[in-house]
Amino acid sequence: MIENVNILPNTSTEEKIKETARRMFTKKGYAATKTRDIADESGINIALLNYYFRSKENLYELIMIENMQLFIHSIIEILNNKNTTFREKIEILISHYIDMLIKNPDLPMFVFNEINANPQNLIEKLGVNKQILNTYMLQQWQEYLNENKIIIVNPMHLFMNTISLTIFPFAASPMIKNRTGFSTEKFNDLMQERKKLIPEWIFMMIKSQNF
Amino acid sequence: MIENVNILPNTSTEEKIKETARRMFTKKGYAATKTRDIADESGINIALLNYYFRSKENLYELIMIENMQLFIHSIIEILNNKNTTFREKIEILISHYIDMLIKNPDLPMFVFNEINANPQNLIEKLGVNKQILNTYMLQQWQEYLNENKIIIVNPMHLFMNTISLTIFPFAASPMIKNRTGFSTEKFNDLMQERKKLIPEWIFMMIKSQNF
DNA sequence: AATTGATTTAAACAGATTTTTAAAAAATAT
DNA sequence: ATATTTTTTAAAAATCTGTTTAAATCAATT
Repeated sequence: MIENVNILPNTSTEEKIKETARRMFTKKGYAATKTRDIADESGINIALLNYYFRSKENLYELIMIENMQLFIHSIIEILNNKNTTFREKIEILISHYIDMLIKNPDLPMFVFNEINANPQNLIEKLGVNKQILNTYMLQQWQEYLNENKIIIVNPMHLFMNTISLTIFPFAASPMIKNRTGFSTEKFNDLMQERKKLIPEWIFMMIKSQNF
Repeated sequence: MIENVNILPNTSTEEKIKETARRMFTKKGYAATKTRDIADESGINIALLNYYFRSKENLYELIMIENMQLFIHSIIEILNNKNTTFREKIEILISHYIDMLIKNPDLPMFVFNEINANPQNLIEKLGVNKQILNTYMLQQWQEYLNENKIIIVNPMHLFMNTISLTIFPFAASPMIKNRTGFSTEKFNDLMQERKKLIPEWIFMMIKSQNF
């Protein structure tokens, strides 16, 4: 009986707790989320949280790792795809992130809070750190620069700009919505528009060579 | 005697507690900051926190409001200055924010966490909400568009881009430092460079009319 | 129907955390 | 110097929070 409990994803108590915990931890962080609140929101007895997950910390780590993996999921494959150009990769990456963030708008704040709290501890344990440095995309980047006779003094700005333009609006969405009165739908439409716009802006920057 | 307690800023017990609280609340948030830790770090008895500030929540609200005001401080004056052009205002705003964020690098995460937690509650109480909509800068913006025959379909993107490019790198700084090995000094140099770069990028975007 | 094991519950526990109290110490005023 | 007020302290009280316990319920198996 114990064997097949986790074979199919069910709407079991265990799953209910985990989903509520994911929502609350992601939204409010570890310290502000109380085990009693998770239990209340899932409609289960407090003891069941410890019965299924042993401890609050255990449950949090589970969610945390899943959130982190969601955040960096499938980047490596995109970066190493031999069938897409440099520009296409940028476009695909941005589009991929915008889709993911529309589905998980609280993820940016969670991830950056977590990185802030754990300077490098767990980021390195996720094992993506050094993989990124040797991707096919980096090769294409060099080729792109050579072909177009572009000299970039500090590519760090480009990297920052890309993630800033893509991710930051989601972190700031409560402020933006509050200031403009936009609904979530209208905000998401705006983000959809950015799939096209951000790559155009980024390549404008590259060509301007302002670094 | 009660009267002049707050007249001159002293290194009194009250001030010590407040400064430690500011640092810890800003870095770790309300729930993760324990009154004992504040007391220990300030080298004072725990009871003194309640003696001077009545409660943890009270103390937090004090810090929170000051942080929020720091974040939006002097914007209005910049926006309404009749002696600067539209472009100069953008440059001054960005330069102002970068200077402020180099001094207070934890502010972005604090502010956005707070806005996330309190959807609109206190943001409106700060009283800056509607002032911004009727600034001299907005007039200049319209004139700028007319003079240069520019039609911007969605100026929201421009607003988002400006704050994204300026503020986001600070929120992401632990990640950036971890991934690049940059020291705080090197990171700050990068931010200083952006004072010139961001306005150039923004005006490139405006002129491209890609909206 | 009885047995077994898994799940759930209410209650209590233990430790952490915030707040209060009452007395001592220090500073200030008379 | 004495009295008064302010500040500080140690201890306790009150509350909150994560975890455990032991019994009850449920589901499946024999």
